Amino acid sequence: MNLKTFTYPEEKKLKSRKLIKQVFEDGKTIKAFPLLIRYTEHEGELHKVGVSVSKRNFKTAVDRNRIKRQLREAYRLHQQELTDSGSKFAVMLIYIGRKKMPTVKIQETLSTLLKELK
RNA sequence: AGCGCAGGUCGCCCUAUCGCUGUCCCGGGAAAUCGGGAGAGAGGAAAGUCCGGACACCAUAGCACAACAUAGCGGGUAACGCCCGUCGUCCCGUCCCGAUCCCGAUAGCUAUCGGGACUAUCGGGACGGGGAAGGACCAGUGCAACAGAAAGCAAGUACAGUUCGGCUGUAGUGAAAUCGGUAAACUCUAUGUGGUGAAAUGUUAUGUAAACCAAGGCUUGAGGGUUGUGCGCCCGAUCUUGGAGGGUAAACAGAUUGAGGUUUUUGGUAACAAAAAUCCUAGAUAAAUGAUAGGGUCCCGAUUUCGAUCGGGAACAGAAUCCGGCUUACAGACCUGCUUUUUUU
RNA sequence: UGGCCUAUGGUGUAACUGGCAACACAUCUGGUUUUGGUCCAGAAGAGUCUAGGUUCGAGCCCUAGUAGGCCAA
Repeated sequence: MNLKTFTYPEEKKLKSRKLIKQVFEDGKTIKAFPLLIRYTEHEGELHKVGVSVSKRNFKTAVDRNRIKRQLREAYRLHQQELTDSGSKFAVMLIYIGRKKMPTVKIQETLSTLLKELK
C-alpha cells in the first residue's frame, strides 16, 4: 500500500478565486447531514478540495478552525475513494451543522458522500 | 491549619503512527524540482480595537480657525488618556469612646454613679486595608421638576433681638436660600494632536496597459497634489465625456533581531535606569501550528468491602506589520504579605 | 485590517435644552350583530440592551461591555 495517497499538500487545495466562483455558480450539490458538497469538473492534473465553515453557526475562531481541520483530515484519509473516476473535480466541503461532531462520524459521512460523487 | 482581602507566577503532560508550514544539511538533476535527515512552529489575553508610538507615503509637513483629548503636585517613559510616589476630599472596611437599651444603688420622680449587652441607630475619634474622582462658576451665557413668599437685575411671612435702618438672628420649603449650586452644561485657562494606514509603500514579471479610438479643453491655467474651512505652497495637460476592450487576482521586499528575553551588580522609597554576561524564540496568505490510539494529572457524578472501580469532562480562547499600555473573558494550581479564628509550645 | 451607526411594551415608532416614558397596530374583557368582521367603551402589558459613574434627579451626559447592522478592498 502506497503511503503517498494519504497526503494533502498545497497542490491539492482549492485556492483559485476563479475556480471557487465557478464551483458556487454552476456546480452540483449533494448533501448528508452535517455536510454539504458543491463540486464541478475542471481541467487540472489533480482534484482540488477546499473547506468552509459558516461564521453564523460557530462564533469563535477556535471552533471554526477545529472543524476545518477535522474536514481536511477526513478528506486526507478517504481521498482514494475519489481517484477511481476519470475526470478531475474541484470540490468545496461545507459544514452546515450547528454543533460540533466527533471526527469518526464526519469521516463516515464524507466517505459515503465521496462515493456518490460523479 | 482554615477563612477572607491584596499582589504576583503558571495556565495540562508523555509516548507511538499518519499529516501541514517555514529553516538548515546531504544526495540526484542543466533547471523546474525529487528523495532522505535534523531541528522549529499561537496567547496571557493572540480578543475588544479604547489610547500611545515605530515605520511608509502625502510640501521632508507651513499658518489661522474649527475639532478632539488631557487636567492637584512630583517623577518614570520613545510616547501616552499608562505606570510609580505623594497631598487634601468623599465612600466602604476594622477598632475604640459616648448616647439611646437593661439591671442595681443613692438622692428623689428626674438626675448621678457602677455594672452588663454588643444587635440596630446617631455622634466623635483612630488605623491606613480597599475604592472613586481631583484646573476655573471673583470673565460671560444658561439651567434648577415638585415644594416654597422667593431658585438670582428681585420680592418678602412669623417670632425674637435691636444702635429703630426694608439692621441681625431663628423658624418654615427644598438637593441647594445671598462673597450660593451646577463645567461627565456651553464656555474660559493651560498643555498636546498635520492627514492617511502595511489592502501604506517599493521592486520584478506578463501585457500595447498612466495603453487605444472619437469629441471637448490649451500656459490669458483645465485639473490635480488622501485635512472640516480659509490662506499659502507644489505639479503643469498627467484633464473631462463617450466608445471599444486584454489580462491578473502573481512573486519578492516591507515582514519578523526587537524601545527583545534571562541572570547578576549598582543607583532609586518605587515606577524605572545603567553596566556586564548570556540566548535567538512562529511567519501563514481561501490563510500552517493538526488527527487518532494508549498512559498519566486534575475536576464532577455514581457504586463502595474505604483500597478502589465505572462513566463523563479538560477554563477563556487562535498570530496576520511590529511594539508599550488599558479594558474585557477565564477551570484550576502555586508563591508572598496582611487581618481574623482554632490547636500546640 | 481599518472606520461608522443603532438598541425604548409582542411589533413599528415618539419623548424639546436632564424633571411623572407617549402613540399606532396586535392582545384581553364588555357592548352592538342571528354569528363573524367593522365600529364603540375599557383594561393589561416597559422602567428604556447590560454594569458602573456624574447629578437633588438619567431614556437623554460620561466610562466599560453585549448584541445587531453598514462602509472601504
